[in-house]
Amino acid sequence: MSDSIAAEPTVRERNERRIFDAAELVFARHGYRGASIQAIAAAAELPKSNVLYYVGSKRRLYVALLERTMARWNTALSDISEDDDPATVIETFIRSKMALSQTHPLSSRLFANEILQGAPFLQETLAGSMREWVESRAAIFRRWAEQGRMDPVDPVWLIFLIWSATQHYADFEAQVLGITGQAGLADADFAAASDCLCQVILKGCGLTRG
Amino acid sequence: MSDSIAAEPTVRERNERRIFDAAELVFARHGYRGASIQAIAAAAELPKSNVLYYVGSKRRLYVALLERTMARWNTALSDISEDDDPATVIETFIRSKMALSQTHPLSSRLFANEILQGAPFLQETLAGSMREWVESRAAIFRRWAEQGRMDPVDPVWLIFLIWSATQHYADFEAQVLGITGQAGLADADFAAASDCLCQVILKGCGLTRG
DNA sequence: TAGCGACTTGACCGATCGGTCAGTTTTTAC
DNA sequence: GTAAAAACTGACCGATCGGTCAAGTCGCTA
Repeated sequence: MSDSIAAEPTVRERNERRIFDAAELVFARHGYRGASIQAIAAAAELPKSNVLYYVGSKRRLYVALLERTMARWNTALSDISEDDDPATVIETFIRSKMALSQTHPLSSRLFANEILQGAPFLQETLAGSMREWVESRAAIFRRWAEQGRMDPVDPVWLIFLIWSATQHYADFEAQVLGITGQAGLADADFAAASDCLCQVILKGCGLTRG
Repeated sequence: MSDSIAAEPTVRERNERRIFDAAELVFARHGYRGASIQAIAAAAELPKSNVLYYVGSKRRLYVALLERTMARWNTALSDISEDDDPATVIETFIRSKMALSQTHPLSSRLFANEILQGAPFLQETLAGSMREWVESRAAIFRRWAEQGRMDPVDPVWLIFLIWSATQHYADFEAQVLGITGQAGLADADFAAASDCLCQVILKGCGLTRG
């Protein structure tokens, strides 16, 4: 580890990553209270004491995980401008959110669990940066509607519609699998679901592709 | 209790109801593992031993609650026929599902928690009666599309879209409140959200209100 | 009044919870 | 080579977990 200017991961980085991934698995399934450090340690294949040595406490681990999730989502969601094409923006929004459900389902379920508990750790985030994010998008949607470039659809509820419909395939995967009789969701399933969502929502907003 | 042909609730009925309602509150928030009998007993204002006297075990209480929820949903969802008007059927579907989110949000969150955990107790229900319910609806939707009475939209994913969008206002209430800056969702909010959903989804399926 | 069944509850059980700590091993720096 | 720093872990702590049990209380009928 001499040439560690910016090279291979250190011991700490490697173990923290293992713990984070294991914790995301357990927290996403059982929620904050239902998850135990022992279960996380078992999933990470480390002694419980070692987990606590790295993360300090259950609370700190949970908060760090939430922050990692919010950071991931922030970087994945592109910015938009009033000059953009509404259909392109909304389609990109749907497809990138659906891609997050496919690539990071555990993050989505972790977030869902936090909200179900009443968002005890994310309340200020919701009322702060997340609210600003929604408001800035909503303002643009509203202007598009005023200019006749799309139907007058309440922009906030439209965003909720897109959020819920795309997160459904991560959060309610067990339900989707049980009802469709599949063992897992393939790339083709996500692509078809995305196509269907784009078809209905774009047309429902008075938009046509391209 | 002499004239108990069908009269006032017995002691058992009264206490079981208190326990069920308290348990739904705790399970909906913290999930199966995260909920404790002690917390349920506190919410029901009964000693822990008394709760266990009535319900037997945590597992039995949880299963009974899930069954109560599924029964409620079954009775609330109306049946449909191929001869019905597509727009009316889908609008009724959206509005009745949204009404459930408004009147029974805890049931919705309880179900959401169960699915997030991988549906350990509801797997056979999902692959059984729920799958049949979806398939029968989907078949009618498909025939409507073949007859040109609505756009060819994948019916299963359309049902998922309606489910997720309506349940969002129960399951993610904390997020909705944080972003809209409100303290609670009023009747007007549910009405406006329902209108918005009907507007987008009906038009998105090539339907106009009759 | 005696007895019976339904109801109530505090005390208690072993297991597990989140977390601490002392002590050891391993790695790093000089 | 040696000492300091980092990594690691088993033993242990008080609290809480789901659940049991015996000793009640209470209203009813015989």
